[in-house]
Amino acid sequence: MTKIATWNVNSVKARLGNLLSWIEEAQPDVLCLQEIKCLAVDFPLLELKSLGYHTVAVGQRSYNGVALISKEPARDIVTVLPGGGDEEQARYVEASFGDLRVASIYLPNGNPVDTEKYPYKLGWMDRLAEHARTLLASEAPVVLAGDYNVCPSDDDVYDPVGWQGDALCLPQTRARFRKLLNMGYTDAFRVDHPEPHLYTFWDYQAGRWFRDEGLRIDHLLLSPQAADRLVGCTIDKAPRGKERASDHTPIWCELR
DNA sequence: ATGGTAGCCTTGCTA
Repeated sequence: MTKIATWNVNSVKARLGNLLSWIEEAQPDVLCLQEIKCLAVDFPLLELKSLGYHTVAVGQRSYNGVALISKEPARDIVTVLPGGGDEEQARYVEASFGDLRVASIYLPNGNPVDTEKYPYKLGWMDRLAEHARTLLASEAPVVLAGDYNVCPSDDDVYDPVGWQGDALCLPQTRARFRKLLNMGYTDAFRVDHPEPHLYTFWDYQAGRWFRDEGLRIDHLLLSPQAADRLVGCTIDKAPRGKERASDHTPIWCELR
């Protein structure tokens, strides 16, 4: 069994204790991180190595940053989403583990929608779709995991009306996410969890965690060859309730 | 009641 997890940690430095204790307990084979918020050279490689894990980090100062943490060393590493020219934002890393191809994705938030941030998000999603199609053609099992900053439907939002104009919920955003599904990827969580109001993110503000008012924006998309092997998909809410928690909580899938 | 919190270092910006 192979356990692939994803977690937006909102600063690996601030979250190091929580991260290490979660890894020790959950024992993922591959963990995709987002918002490490540091340069790759400042990533705590030794601490992870002491738990038996290899790391590939793609970082930048202060913002964004992604990583792949794994029991097996990563092979054939790609550190940028193709098609972005001189992209400076650290939002993508992809590598192979055994026969599996795994990507850690930090998709742009896109707010405020009346600025250049929203077209940047949509353009990034178009690049992702194009690359996802290339990966499909390889016929390898592929897991595209990360913080998509997309609520796929109103069932994934605590207040759909209040959020309808937000970059995470707009029809153009959802259409681009749906395009990934329509080309053949499976939203791993929805295979066995059709019920509404299950979340991976709760804002720090306004008591959102306490009131269970969240969003489902962290996703594992599986190519057909990966979906064939899906055993289950789980949101682990426990880390969100800890001291010094990230505003996101881990979600993982298990493949046979 | 248009707020609130967290993290970075750019004490404003991002989320």
